[in-house]
Parts: sequence; structure tokens; C-alpha cells
Amino acid sequence: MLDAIKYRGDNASHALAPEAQAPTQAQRMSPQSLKVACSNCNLRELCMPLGLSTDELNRIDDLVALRRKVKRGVALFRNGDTFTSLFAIRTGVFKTCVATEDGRDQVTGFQMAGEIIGLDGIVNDHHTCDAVALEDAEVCVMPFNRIEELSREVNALQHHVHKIMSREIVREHGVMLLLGSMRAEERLAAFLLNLVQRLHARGFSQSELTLRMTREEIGSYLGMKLETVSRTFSKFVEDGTVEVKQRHIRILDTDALKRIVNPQVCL
Amino acid sequence: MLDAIKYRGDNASHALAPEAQAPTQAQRMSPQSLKVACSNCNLRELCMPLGLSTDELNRIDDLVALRRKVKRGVALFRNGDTFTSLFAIRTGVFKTCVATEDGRDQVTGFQMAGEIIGLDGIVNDHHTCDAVALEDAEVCVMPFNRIEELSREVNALQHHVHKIMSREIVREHGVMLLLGSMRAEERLAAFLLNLVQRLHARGFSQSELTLRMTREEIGSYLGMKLETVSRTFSKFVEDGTVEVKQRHIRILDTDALKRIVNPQVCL
DNA sequence: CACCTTCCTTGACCTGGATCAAACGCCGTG
DNA sequence: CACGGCGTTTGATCCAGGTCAAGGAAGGTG
Repeated sequence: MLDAIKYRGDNASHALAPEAQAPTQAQRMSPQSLKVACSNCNLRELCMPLGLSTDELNRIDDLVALRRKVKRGVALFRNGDTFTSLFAIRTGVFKTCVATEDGRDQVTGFQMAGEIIGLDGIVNDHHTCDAVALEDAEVCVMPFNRIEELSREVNALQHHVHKIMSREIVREHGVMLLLGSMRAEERLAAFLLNLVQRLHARGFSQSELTLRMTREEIGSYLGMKLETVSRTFSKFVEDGTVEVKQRHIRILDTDALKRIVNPQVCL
Repeated sequence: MLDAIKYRGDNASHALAPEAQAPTQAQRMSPQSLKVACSNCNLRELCMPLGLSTDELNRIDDLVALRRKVKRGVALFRNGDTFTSLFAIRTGVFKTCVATEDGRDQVTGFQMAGEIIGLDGIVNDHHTCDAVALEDAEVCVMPFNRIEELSREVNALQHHVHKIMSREIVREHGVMLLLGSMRAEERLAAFLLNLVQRLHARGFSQSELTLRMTREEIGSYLGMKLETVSRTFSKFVEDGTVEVKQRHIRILDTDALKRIVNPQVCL
């Protein structure tokens, strides 16, 4: 799925703690005066196409209009907001969710550093879901007309944009498979494996993670009630597959999780 | 969702019968020698951006390399196939489905005339799902490198491609909402309303439709077993909401269906 | 520190939909 | 026309997960 790019050496156990990537004083004081440059961003390999020439890289630096901080619990955008930009997540984790008119809502994904959100807004020039920060976060704001302009000139960027959207479509296929045909244990196991894999690709541990979302949000994403999420965690603990201390999870037996997701293949 | 474009006047009751859009003799004989032209295609308003200049229209005619016929039950592409082209459906209905390694599969969508399939292949240069014709069908083959090339020059096309991908992402959000938070009756009601709405946008009846898929395929799409699909249909019939004769469906009370999907709003 | 709120866990019970099974209707074929 | 196969319907039963309810732990606040 996601290319396994390591861009941080440390396997910090408090993987996503806000302090881990605390902004510099300069960033905090004047986000706009700071020269925002993709070319020397350590997330570049996640957001941007590889193999760009120096010239192309410099032009891409202009993509990011500014950076924006989003406090925990605050929405980056909401259903109905006019669409102008895509957002590349620098730090923090977001959830995106859609809602029916009568109140029920559904988490459609959890996004972390290097991932792009806002793609839902392109069709109708306004967003059709909410993106809410699950912890203090920072994003790069990339005006979409600038993206379109530049991707007419930089082929690699054009193709990259297509790939990002296609990747999102494929990811959602996976969620549909999960929601349509898996049972509670399988869903949660798949969820944990996916999270830990993405964190690992970002240089964190393969076996430890700190959840940034509540049981209810996990449940919404996985199509089950929070009590079932909790019970399923407890079952994994009983089986010795994971350790759970509140939101801190340690995976003791990755293969067991894989077997749960895919009984046949992993004997 | 889909713009309600009417491009056919007739409200044929056997909406999707193959004969309704039977190919001409010329098409059957030599699909490649026939000049394939988007500019005079009656589906253009569904596939292509509006408001193109004559010049732009002519260039877009070159997008379609050829047309391809796909017999009922045959796959247009399969999981693993190398990706080269997107496909615009001219006639017929397709299903797309993904599968786990251990056999279970999940229908991710049903696509009809004017809709574009193959977007899943862009990320990794190979397809990650199967697209199977549910009835004899015909598609326009649009090599993706040609699309990228042309969309660098025709801004409207570039934006259109982005919109199509974004639309697919938004559609999948809706399916996730359905799978994650609706009950059987709501799912089937939502499914019927969506189908009939898309058919209506193509000039067919608002109240009658012929299903091209089996109960099992509907069930897979909606995350329920075929027996439950059948029972739910039967319940709708008891309630006087629809008439069901095999795959022929007549909706007697659209509002009732809407109320099932969205209890609060429709009192 | 005490208090409150929010989130999480666990128990007891219930139910919607899955599963298993049987029979029926439609349709293509020899 | 009879036959066979596939798709569908319907019934009977079961169970995974939902629902309701009661505490409990962590963390923030005055």
C-alpha cells in the first residue's frame, strides 16, 4: 500500500506525542513569514513525487501557500465549506467523517503525517466531510488552482496528484471490504495492523503505538459499537496477542493478528 | 451527486435491455476502423467536461483509442492486470469487486453508461479490483498517458479528470456510511433510490428498473447475505412500497423509501 | 486536594441478520 | 417436452454484536 519510507531513525515509543515534533519558536511566531519549502521538508518523500530536478523542486516550493496549525478537536474543514485547497499533514493525526442528515456519522479515515486531505472537495467545490484534528496538528495549505497550474508544467507532479487520488480510492475499497465482509475481531486486527504499518513507515515502532482516537471513533470507522471495540481489545489481551493500557497498545504477536485477518493464508 | 443530465427522451421501461442501445452494423464489423468521436457521442455530457471550444473538442476525440465490447460475465480487467487505460462505459452495466486472499469478495460498485472505471489502477500501475460486465457491454478505451498528455493542454479536461476521481472518493464515502451505520432495510432502500436516480439521469423511468445483478451481488455490495436481500425485498412488497417480479422492480412509493433511509428528516 | 468530566470496561440481556435447509420458478438445452 | 441448473424465496434456528446499565480509571480544573 503505502511505500515503506523511513524518514526518522528513532523508534520513539510515545510515537505521536505532540512534543515529538514540536514547532520551533520561529514557526510559532510568524508562520507566514517563514519560508515554507517542500524542498527541504523531511516529509517530502511522503507528500511529493520522487526524482524531481532541482528546477522542478524549486517550483514545487511555491505550492504551499502557508502552514496552518489546528488545535486538537478543531476542524480543518467541515462539510459544506468551500473548497480551495488540499492539505498535507505535517504533524498530528486527523479523522475525516461524513454524516447523514439525521445525525448518525461515520468516520471515513484517520490521516497522519505526509498524507493529503481535502480531495473530497474537488467535485463540487465544497467539502462533503469534516476533517478534525485528534491532537494539535499542523498542515501545509496547497491552493488547488496552484496545484492544477503547476501540474500542467511538471509531469511528475501531475502524475503524483493522480496517484494520490487513486490511492485514496483503493484505500476506500479496502475499507469497504472490511465493513462489508469482516467480523469484529478481523476488523480490529486489520485496523491495528494498518495503523502500525503506517507508523512504522514513518519511523516509529512496529509493535507499539498510542491511539489518538477514542473507542467510539474506532468503532465508527470499523462499523461497530464502542463496547464491541473494547470487548474485542480485551479478548486480544486475554489471548496474549496485544497489551492494552488505555490508548497505549503493544502488539505482542503480529502473526496472530495477521491470522485473524486472513485465516486461510496464514494457516 | 451525479448531475441530472437527461440525454435520452424516452422512458423505456425495459430500461437496460441490451437491445435498447444495440450497436450499429458498422460498429459490430470493425470497431477500430470506425471513427470514434467523443464530439458527437450522446454520452458526452456524462463523460466529458462541458463548455469546450470546437478546437478542444476535436483534440479530445483522440482520447479514445478504440472501443471494446465485453460479453456478459467477462472481465474488462482483473486484479493484477497492468493498468494502461481508463474506460468510459458506453452501454451495459459493470460491477467492480475486490477480494481478500482467502476468497471472500466484496462488490465495490455498479457502474453504468457514462461512468468511468479503472481509476484504481493509477497508483501502482496495475489494477486492484475486477471489473465484470453484468450484461453485454461496450466501453471506450482511453489510454491514461494520452489523458495526462492532453489534460496538460486542455484545462477543462484536467479539472474534469480531477472531478471524476474526487466524485468516486465521495461516492465511496457514501458507501462507507451505508455499510458502517445503516440497517438492512435502509441499505436496500438507499440502493434502490440511488440506482433509479442514476437511471433517471440517463433518461429512464423514475419508478421502474431492471436489476442487472443477482441478489448475491446486491448483498455483497450492501454487506448482507442474499437471503436478507430477498427477505427485505419481500418486506417492501408486503408494505406496498415496491413491486418485485424477479429482477424487475417497480417503485410504488418513493417517499416511503426515502423515509426508510432517513427517518428523522422525512418525518 | 476534591470534584467533575470524559473515556473505558464489564456484565446481562436482546435482536437483527446469518446460517442451514428445503422447495420453487425461470430458462436454456438435449 | 423433459430435464437440469441457477437464482430466488421462505422457514426454522442460532449467535455475533447491539443495547442498556453500572462502575471504574485517567486527567483536567477550581
